[in-house]
Amino acid sequence: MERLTIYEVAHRAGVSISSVSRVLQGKPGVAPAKRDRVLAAVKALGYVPNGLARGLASSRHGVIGLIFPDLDDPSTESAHDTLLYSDEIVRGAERAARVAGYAVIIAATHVSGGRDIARAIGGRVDGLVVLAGSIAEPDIAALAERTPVVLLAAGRRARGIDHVAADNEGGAYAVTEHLVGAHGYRDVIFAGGPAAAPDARARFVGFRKALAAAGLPVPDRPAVRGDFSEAGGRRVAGQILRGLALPRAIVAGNDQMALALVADLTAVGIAVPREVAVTGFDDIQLARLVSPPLTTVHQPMRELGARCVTLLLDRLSGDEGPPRAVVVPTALVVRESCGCRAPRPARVPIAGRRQS
Amino acid sequence: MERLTIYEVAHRAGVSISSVSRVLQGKPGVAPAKRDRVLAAVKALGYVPNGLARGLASSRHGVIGLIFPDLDDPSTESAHDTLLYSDEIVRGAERAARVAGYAVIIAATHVSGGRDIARAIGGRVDGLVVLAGSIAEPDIAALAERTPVVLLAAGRRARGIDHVAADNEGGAYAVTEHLVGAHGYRDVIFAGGPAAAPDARARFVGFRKALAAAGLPVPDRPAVRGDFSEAGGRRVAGQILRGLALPRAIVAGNDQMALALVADLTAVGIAVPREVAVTGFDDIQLARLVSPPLTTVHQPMRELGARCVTLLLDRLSGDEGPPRAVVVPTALVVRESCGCRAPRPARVPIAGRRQS
DNA sequence: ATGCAGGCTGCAAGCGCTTGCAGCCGGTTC
DNA sequence: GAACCGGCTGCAAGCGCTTGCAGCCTGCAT
Repeated sequence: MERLTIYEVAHRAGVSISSVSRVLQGKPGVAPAKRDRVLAAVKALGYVPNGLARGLASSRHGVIGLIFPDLDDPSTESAHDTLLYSDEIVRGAERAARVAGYAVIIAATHVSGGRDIARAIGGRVDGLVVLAGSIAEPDIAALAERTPVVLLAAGRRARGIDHVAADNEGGAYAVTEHLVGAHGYRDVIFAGGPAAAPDARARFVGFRKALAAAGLPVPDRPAVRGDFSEAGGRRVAGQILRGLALPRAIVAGNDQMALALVADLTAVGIAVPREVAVTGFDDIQLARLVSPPLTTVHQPMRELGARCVTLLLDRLSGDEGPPRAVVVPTALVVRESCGCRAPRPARVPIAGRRQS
Repeated sequence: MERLTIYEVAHRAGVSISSVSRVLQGKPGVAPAKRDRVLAAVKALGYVPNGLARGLASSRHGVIGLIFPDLDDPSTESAHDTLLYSDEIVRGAERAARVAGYAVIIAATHVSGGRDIARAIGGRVDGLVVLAGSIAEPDIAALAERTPVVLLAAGRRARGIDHVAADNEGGAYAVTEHLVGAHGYRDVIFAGGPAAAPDARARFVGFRKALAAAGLPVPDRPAVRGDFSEAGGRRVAGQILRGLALPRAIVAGNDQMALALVADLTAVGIAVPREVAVTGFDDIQLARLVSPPLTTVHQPMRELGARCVTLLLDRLSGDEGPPRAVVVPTALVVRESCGCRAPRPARVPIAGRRQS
C-alpha cells in the first residue's frame, strides 16, 4: 500500500492541500461544494492522515500516556493492588480517550525510573496519567513541569497536581456501618494494610468514623496489620487466632487479606460468617467466587481510569484552574461473608447503602 | 519548560545539528571529542528529542500498537479468557517493546471495528499486535496489507499472518497424563469449552492424545460442554450430577469452569479430589487460592505478549520470511485438586512433566 | 612537494501537515 | 461608478529531525 499524502487527495479533488487540511479538521472557511469533493476524494482513496506529521505541525499529538508501576520490580509499593486492577484502569482510560479522539500509550516503570519515562514517552504525548507508585513523587513533579499530569492515587495528594482517587474512606465507612448497623455486631476490628499506604489509612479512617457514628469505642490503630497480600492475610489470621478474644467481625483492608483470613479461620474450624464475619475491600473477581462470597467494597477501576483521562483532557483544552482532586465513589457489595444471606448478591451504591 | 530543539544542543556544543543527530542515533562518523561535547550539552540541557519529528523524518515511529477486544461488547468472542489476561499480555508486550526502544500504544475495539482501528492508530505505529477476537479476520487481513501484524490467537492461524499462541494441546496433554499416569485414574472426562473456540478444541485434542497414549478409550467429543464461564461450569456440574456415573476425574476446559465445578460438586457433598479429581486450565490467580488449590495448566501470558512483540520487531527489522506460527509452551501446575498432596505447590514445566 | 583516499562536517532538502496571510472575486453600499 | 467588505483560496513558511552529498582537512604514499 502506497503511503497516501494529502497531496494525492488535493489533486484528486482538484483543490489545494490547505483546503483538504481544513476540511479534515472540520475548520470553517471552505465552500460546501468543495468540501464535498474533498470528502469524496478522501473516501475514494481511503486516505488516513499521518498522525506524526499532523502532530509535528500542530503540536497536538492526540495521544495520552499512561504510566503504571512495573510489577516485576519488588520495590514497587502497593504492587498487589495495582496488579489486580491496571487492566480495568487501562480499559477505562482507553475508552475515554478514544471517544475524544485520543490514543493511549502505556509504559511500565520502576519507581526510580521517572527520568527514563520522560525520555521514552518524551514528546510523544499531550499529557500523562500516572498511577501512584510508578514514579517517585519528586520525579512526578518534574514531569508535571513539562507536560500536564494527572495522578491516580490512593491518598496523598501531590501538591499542585491533579489527582483522582476512589473513595476509600466512604467505602470503609459503608461496609463498617453495614456490619454495625444492619447486623448489629459490636465487636468489630480492622485488619489494616501497610501503615504507609494512603489508601489503607483512608480505609481505617472510614472504619473509625463508622464506629464513632454508632457510638462504639474507636481504636487508635488497626487491631492487626498485614501488607495487603495474601501472606499478609495469613499472618493477620495468625495474630487473631493467637489473640484471646475472637471478634464478631473483621473489616479487612482489602480482599486478598480478607480471603486469606477466611481461609485460615475456616481451616481451624471457625465458621464464617456464623462465628466471625469478614469483609474485604476492592471487589476483586475472586471475591464473588469464594465460599462464602465476600461482602466487600467495589472499586470502580474503569471509571477511575476514565476520570483521569477526562480530567486530563480538560486541562489540555485550556482549563487552567487550581489543582483538582476528584474522588470517585465506591460501592458496598453485600454478599454473604458478612452474615447476609443473599440469594442474589446485590450491589448497593454508597449513596443509598442502608439495607437489612 | 521551553521546548528544546536540536538546535539549542548544537549551538551549545558548537556543532551542526547534523552531528547532534548522528550522535543521538549512535551513528558513526563523528569525532569522539565532538561526540563528547554533544553528549555533555544534551545532558546539561536535559534535551529529549521530539519523537514526532524524528518519526516524520525517518518514518520509524518507535511505537507498536496493541489491539484487544472491547470487553463491553457482548459480541466479543472469548471475552472471558481475554479479560483475565490482557493485563499480563500488555505488560509482557510493553516490556519487550521497551527494551527495544519502542513504546506501546493500545486500543480496544469491537469485532467489527477493524476499519476504525486503522484510522485511530493510523500512521502512528510501526506494527500491530492483534489479540484474537478483537478484529474480524477479513479486517485483519486488510490491516496486514498496510502494516506488519502479529496475531495473538488461540488456534486458527490466519493465512499469511504471523501468529503466536500458547501450547494448549500440550498443556491439556500434560495435565491429562498426570491424572492418568501419576494418579492412575481411568475414568477421566473432558468438560469442554465452546465448540467454536479454537483453544478449547486444541485442549480437547491434547486430552484425547493423552488418553490414547495411555491406551484408554478416546471419546469423540467432550463429555460435557460449557462456555468457559463460571455459569458454564455450573451448567456442566449439573449435567454431570444428573448423569449416572460420576467420573473419577474431570479435565475442565479452563479454570473458571473447573472452579465452578469444584464448588458445585462440593456443595452436594462430593469430595474433591477424594471422590472426583478436577483440573483446570489457565492458572488464573484464583486457582492458587481456592480450596483445594487447583491443579491446572499455566498460560504464560506475559511471555505471549512479549513473543508477539519480538516477532513483530523481527519483521520490522527486515525479516521477510514466510509467516511464522510461534507456540509458547504451557506448564503443568500440580496442586491439590488432582489428588496430589502438595505441601509446596510445584510448577512443573511441560518438558519434564513426569512426577508422582 | 604533490596527489589522493578517507574521515568528518555541515548544508539543505525533505518527511506530511497546519496555518497566517495576501490575493481574488462577486456582491454591497454610498 | 468607485470604494469596500467578507468569504474563499492557495501560497509558503514552518514544526524538529534525518540523511544524501559535496566540501574540507587531515595523513600518508609517491
